[in-house]
Amino acid sequence: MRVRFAPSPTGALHIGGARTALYNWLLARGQGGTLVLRIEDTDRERSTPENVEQILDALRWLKLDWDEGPVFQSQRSERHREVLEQLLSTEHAYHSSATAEDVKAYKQRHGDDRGFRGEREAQGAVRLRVPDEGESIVEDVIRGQTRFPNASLDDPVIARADGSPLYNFAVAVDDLDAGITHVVRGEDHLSNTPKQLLVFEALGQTPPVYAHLPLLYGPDGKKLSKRHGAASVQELRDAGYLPEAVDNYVALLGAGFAADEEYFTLDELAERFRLDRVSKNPAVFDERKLRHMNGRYLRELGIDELTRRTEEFTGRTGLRSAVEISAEKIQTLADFWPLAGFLLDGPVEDPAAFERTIAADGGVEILRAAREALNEAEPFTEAGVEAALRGIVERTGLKPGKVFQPVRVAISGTTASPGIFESVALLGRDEVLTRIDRALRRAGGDHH
RNA sequence: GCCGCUAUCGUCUAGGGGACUAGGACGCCGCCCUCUCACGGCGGAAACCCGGGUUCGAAUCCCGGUAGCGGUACCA
Repeated sequence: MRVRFAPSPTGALHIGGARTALYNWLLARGQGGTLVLRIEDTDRERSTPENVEQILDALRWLKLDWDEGPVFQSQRSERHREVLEQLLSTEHAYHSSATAEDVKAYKQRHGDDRGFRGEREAQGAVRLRVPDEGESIVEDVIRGQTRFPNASLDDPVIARADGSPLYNFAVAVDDLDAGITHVVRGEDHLSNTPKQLLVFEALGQTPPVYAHLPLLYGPDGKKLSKRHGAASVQELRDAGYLPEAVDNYVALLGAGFAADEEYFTLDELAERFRLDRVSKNPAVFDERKLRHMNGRYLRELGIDELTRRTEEFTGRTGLRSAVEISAEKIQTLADFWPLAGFLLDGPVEDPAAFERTIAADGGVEILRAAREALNEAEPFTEAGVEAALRGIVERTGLKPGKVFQPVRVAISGTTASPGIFESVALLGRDEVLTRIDRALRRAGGDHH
């Protein structure tokens, strides 16, 4: 089995493209086959070396490796020219200068459902001669037989007047030469498959097995794009998602696994993946479910690994303790800093939080009491801090939250943080007292 | 226009003629846990596009309609 994947080399690896890549990978790995990468690089504007490298980088981040390639179409022009000549000489193809207008006029005369058939000319673009009778049948693993009447198919242009080959021709030749047995790609290619089939037929060769994946949409049912937030693998990565979670979530979008289990490693996915089980209907990419999954993956990493990745993501070091007390409160790597950054860089600015807690009734008194208790807390550990602060709760009879929130705001600047005892203990006595004093000064009228 | 694909809770899905009072997950709502935010636990609301057939019996098979999507380039 030789599986071929051809990402569109536009720089960003679209999430739909990532799923296609993943399914190709799962198919090849699950069956012990070979995964071949093909790059369509004829569009110099989009397929720059930098863009191609970005795609490869995104694939590597997803842990999707390949066995052969990338094979670039542009490196094969010699071969394409050769096959073109063969088709021309066997009259499976012909030169034609017919334009789009000519095609339209032809349909006007023969009916909308009649495909264009051109006249053989001395020069012009090269068109493939499509039989007038019969049908081209795509044996699709996912959809079953899909029949396209040949009569309604235009003779497709397979090479420009300058001899350069077009996609539907080049890809067929490349797949043939590479001995590709399985082509798994997006459904947007389904209607073009008959053209590729016809090339194989004209060459007297057997086409590969095709499987067309349903497309991926955004929450509004439209094609997934930047408007929907993250639309590419690179954007997911920047948003703090883990490759494990992205692989797992994306695989679920149409893989047709039993629904009682949802968490799988790449190897488990490869083991279970069945091409003929893949869903036929398009799926909507739901980032909320990805977030949920990501949170679980994050916590399964363990503190050491989570720390490593968080430090890599934030570009900071010395995060272990902060990560430890934040782990169960974040869903993405990007959630970490807003929640726990105050532990390293000081309180954040959130005037509303200050007003509601410290500046509010009794806030200053509570902070003074907390300062006193923490000044004497011994030892200054999580347990020691808890005992000290709970002592205030008991003495005053106030609700725990009423006592803890002012302290939280004093040390973090805002109302959401890791556990208060853990945070206070981690900061250390000196730093906590300093921050409380600063908050008291700001509340005004304090003499410390 | 023409050719083609698709159609189960808001979303991802299970289901492949009786096991369906249609199951799970995310999200949502309520309760519990609780120092905030979360995590976790328990419970709840929530779907077979419409119409015909076939059959003793249809979410499941067939046909039609409708809707969505894709293709229809000297793009990929």
